[in-house]
Amino acid sequence: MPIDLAVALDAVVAAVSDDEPRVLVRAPGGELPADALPAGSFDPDGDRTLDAGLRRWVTEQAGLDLGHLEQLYTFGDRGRDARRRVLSVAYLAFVHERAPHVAGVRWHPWYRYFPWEDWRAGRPPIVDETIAPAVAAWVAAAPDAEMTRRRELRARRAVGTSGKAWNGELALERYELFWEAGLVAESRNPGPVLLGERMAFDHRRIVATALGRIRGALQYRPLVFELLPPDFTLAELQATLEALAGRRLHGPNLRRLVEEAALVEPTGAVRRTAGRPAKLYRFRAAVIAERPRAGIAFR
Amino acid sequence: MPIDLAVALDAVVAAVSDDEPRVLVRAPGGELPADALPAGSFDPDGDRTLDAGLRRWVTEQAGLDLGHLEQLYTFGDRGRDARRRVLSVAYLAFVHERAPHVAGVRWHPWYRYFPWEDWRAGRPPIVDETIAPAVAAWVAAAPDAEMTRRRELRARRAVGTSGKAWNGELALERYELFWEAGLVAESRNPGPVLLGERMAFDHRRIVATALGRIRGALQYRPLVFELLPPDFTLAELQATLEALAGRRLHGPNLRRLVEEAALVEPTGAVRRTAGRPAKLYRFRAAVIAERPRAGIAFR
DNA sequence: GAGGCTTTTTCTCATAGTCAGAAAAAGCAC
DNA sequence: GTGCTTTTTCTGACTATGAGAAAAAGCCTC
Repeated sequence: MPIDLAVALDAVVAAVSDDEPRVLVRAPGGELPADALPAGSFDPDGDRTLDAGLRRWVTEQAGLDLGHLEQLYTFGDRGRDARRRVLSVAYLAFVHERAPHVAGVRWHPWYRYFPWEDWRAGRPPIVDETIAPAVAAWVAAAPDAEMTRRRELRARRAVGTSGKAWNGELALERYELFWEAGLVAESRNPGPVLLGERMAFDHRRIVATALGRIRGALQYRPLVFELLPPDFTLAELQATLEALAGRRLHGPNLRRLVEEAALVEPTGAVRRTAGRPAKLYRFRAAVIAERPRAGIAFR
Repeated sequence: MPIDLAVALDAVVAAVSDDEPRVLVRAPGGELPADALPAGSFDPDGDRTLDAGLRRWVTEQAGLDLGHLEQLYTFGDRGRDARRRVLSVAYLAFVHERAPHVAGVRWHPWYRYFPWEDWRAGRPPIVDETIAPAVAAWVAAAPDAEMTRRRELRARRAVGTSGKAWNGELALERYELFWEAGLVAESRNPGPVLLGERMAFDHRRIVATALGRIRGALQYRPLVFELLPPDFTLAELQATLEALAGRRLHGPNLRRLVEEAALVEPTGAVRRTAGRPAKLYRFRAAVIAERPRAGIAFR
């Protein structure tokens, strides 16, 4: 029974370089749409699994062999693609280091898409200057009392109307709220105030899903190590975690956490720095078998 | 571009009654395959979203209106269905109370499918009597040293070769290991020892995915309350959590946890029991807005 | 209505884990 | 050697967790 429906595989490929998380996007100029994720259609005859199909497309479009890969979500709402009904199975992949540049794709810092998600230098000005009033206006514009109440609850949860209650894992909820409020270029009826850089289709929503998922998963799975080189210093580990979490962590406590959890082991070598030389560590892969919840439960 | 691929929507609908978690499955006798999840194909013309399509099918096949619904995973491996290539987007749904019986479906206790997952009455005998030797044989049967090492690690993680290291959230890893080891009827080459009741297609794998997901999510999301009636005693809450987690919890500590987290509030009423009457509580929905991680982090 | 039974509820306490800051250590540059 | 930078170790207050004991509040029987 042939059906008029396309099944696509979309890839969010993440890396951290220069303390900046980056995502692989297609560059302008090619035949395929720019500011879009690497993607292609699922081939039911050729691809034995969904994973395999995705790897094939990423290799083809970005010349990259992916390491760790996990399914993110399947998107199927009507209106995702103006041309026809598309079901997209999105995957999240990590690559160890910044891969060499390949024509047609580029590594784009993902906080360009989500400037409100990076709190490493303190509360981003955009939150108070732009987001807070715009969200308040959206709440106020609710058609009835029930809707006002629902919008208020969502706003409080997503952007923490009350002070410091900002939770990094809610990246998707925030993006979806902004989308509904007409605060992003991809909105159905975008307003005059537009936050962050836009992407093609609903790909920014997919990346927001990935961001929230990563931040949650860091707590209980050793994901960071997929993004670090085999040998690293604890300061590098900290910087990478901070880049992903979008906020500062306390070095001494992080050190205690990873050492007591036996997530890493010293290689014996050191690396020179501008100050005291740093010991090099490697990930202890055995923890995956030892303890099912082997993450870095920073708070 | 029509493609020769079916897109199905599969529902894992869960409820807890008589302290037993149950899943909705199709009964024998109808036109559709028995021991299968409620499912149907996605209609790209009619269904505005994937959720909507799934709700439509569940209403049609089980006469149920679903409450809370979340996407579980998308399955697409070749060989899932002998007839043709099927992509299944699986959803997880909870219903408040055991709904009335409807022809064509039944509520089946899910530990019939996974007898090794219920540790409420202590370590299930099947673990030591059947699973341990069978898994050891599977490890020993590895073709080379590298494979032996990998199987050992997986076995240690999934079924805890060393004593008490059994983790409820790894239900999927366990089922997949058993599948590969030929220990379930659905295996490609099933052996003489078969664990639990079988289901149609790969639906037992889907339910195992749901079980693992639920157990993980309980820790940081207020999911249990979707399965409880609006008013409940803390003993009922405990029994429901125990049914899902598959193990006993410590009552006084659980009480402290939910009260200090302000997850519940007393209704003022009490219910008589065989002993001291129990206060009735209701879920405080406001916590969802207040605290992004509002689960019951029992350990 | 006293005593015993059952179940809920409160209390206690030792132990472990977390948060934040101070201070020490180890190199480099001058 | 002195000052600077960065890593690393240490400290102490505070909070959370795990496990058990004990109290409370009803019912039932006699």
